[in-house]
Amino acid sequence: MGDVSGVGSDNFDWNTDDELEIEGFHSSCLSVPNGETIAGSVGASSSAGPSNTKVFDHFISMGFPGEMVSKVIQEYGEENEDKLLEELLTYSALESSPQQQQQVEPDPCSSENAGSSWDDLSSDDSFSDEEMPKSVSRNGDPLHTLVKMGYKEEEAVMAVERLGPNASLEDLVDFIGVAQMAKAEDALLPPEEKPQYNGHAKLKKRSLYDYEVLGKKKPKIFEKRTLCEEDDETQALHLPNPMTGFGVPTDPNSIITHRRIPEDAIGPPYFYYENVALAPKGVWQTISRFLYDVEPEYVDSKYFCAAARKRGYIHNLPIENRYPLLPLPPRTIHDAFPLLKKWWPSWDPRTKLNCLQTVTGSAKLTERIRKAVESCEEFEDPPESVKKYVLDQCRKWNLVWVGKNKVAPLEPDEVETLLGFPRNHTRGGGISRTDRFKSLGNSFQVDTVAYHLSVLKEMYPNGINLLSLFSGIGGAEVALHRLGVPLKNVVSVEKSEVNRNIVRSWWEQTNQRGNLVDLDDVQQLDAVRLEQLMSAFGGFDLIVGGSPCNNLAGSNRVSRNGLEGEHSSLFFDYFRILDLVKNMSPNYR
DNA sequence: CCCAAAATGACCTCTCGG
DNA sequence: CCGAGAGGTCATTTTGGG
Repeated sequence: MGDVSGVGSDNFDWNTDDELEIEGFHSSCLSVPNGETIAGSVGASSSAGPSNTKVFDHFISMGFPGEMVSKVIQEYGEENEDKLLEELLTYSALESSPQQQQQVEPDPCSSENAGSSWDDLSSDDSFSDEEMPKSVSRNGDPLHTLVKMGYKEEEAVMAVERLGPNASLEDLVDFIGVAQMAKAEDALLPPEEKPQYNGHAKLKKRSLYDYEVLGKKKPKIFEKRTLCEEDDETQALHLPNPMTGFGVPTDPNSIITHRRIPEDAIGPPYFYYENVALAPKGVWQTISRFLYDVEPEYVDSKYFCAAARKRGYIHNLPIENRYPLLPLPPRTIHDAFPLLKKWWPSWDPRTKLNCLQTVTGSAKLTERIRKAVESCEEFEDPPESVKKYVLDQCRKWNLVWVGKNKVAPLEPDEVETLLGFPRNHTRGGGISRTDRFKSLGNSFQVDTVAYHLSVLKEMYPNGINLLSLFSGIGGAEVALHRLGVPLKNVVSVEKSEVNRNIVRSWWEQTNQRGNLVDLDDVQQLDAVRLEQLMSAFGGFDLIVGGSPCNNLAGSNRVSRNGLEGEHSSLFFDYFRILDLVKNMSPNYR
């Protein structure tokens, strides 16, 4: 969820000049904020030993700092390139976030080498927000300051252009960190996969995991993950059918009450992440890897309401004793829209709607279909060809029969109801019809999400503090409210102003007693800001987010370039913020 | 009445999984 | 082989403020 229309408008493209950037990456450091480390990387190269040079150079050419690379090689050996990649990625992700968390917990997978932890590294070359000289960021030209800190000029320029000249140094550094992470993924493409502009060879990108799983043999040595983990990985390549996740209330046989969560993932704080289930290959594996290796729960909302909505959810919530919102919503088109039954032809067998999308069918299409059906009224049933045309269009645009020979797209009110929102939730405040469809199409299905979140009610009878990223029209907030979980403090981050207004107005309509803080941009949410919020509220109990899917969604044939795409890379902000909160949480309990 | 901004509609012809 | 898909781009029409 979350409107990202603003993101594209400011001329920043994560993928601009990819091939040039990758080349330019050779001698630079990935996320080294000061000059010393750049110099130091040369020494690290030689200390890594002559036998390592090939592997070492390989990673250096991807832009990882030399010191980090040699450290990882020491720890895991050089033959296990995939593992090294993973560790480097993970570490540079941590690195790009401020090191509040000196106590980066030793990865259980690498426990044997506990002696050489990351600590010395992080204290060397990480520039935590606390250490950041405030005076510099206030006085000096931020561009100059960033370059002085060791960032590449084009990175600094990009960050300043994107965030504006008045952005704080912290925000700029955060931004560059995320941009680097997105780029690091790109750099991981095997050389022959690198995009080339030879005529029609249009950017065919593959994600990190694609490369790991399909491009190379699985590492055998130093693979400390359990057999169970391997099973997860092969299973995760196939979406479950039926898509009922750990169970849906309408089918008691589907319910599973036990699962194993990796130790790193165990809450509190609890997190709940959502995105489209049918993302390009490997995307969910990458997301899962970042989110502490938690296995996704794939659920189709057609088991909750009358419209399909195939989504993957990664969360660390308990799955015992879930309960649904009551009353259970109607689960067929006829139950949801009883008045339409009289117009429904016998040859239209649909009982469920397809996914409710952000765009809707046109009036012209309604006309064409009406004429097509009318023209063969002399028959009892239209000919097969006409039926097929009409049904194809109806399925494609989610049309319903609203009159004699007349189909029409759903109205925003009807979409609201299907998704479990109160009537007129998105109405008013000057929002246009088009924008209502857009906001609703990007939203959660409330009943589905509420079923998953229902376990919180017993755990937090006095209410929760919620951090809601990419909130959109507040699906999570509505779900918790309908469950009767009191909302103490809610921090909601949403790009679109109309969506923020919708949530704000809902907040007032429902007489909430807590505080609602709304922020414009996830980039604003750095360690300092989080620290302020968490100390004011006493930490967060739940972090919810569904990051933009524009570059993952199947119907996007133009820029479906996976997680590293312009919009969808905001996933890394979800991870960045979640990881910060997780690491800061022990201070607030 | 003019003009900018917003809305609309036609076209795009993808990848994935069953 | 078929169908589903929180989409993008462009030209054109409509809306709304002065």
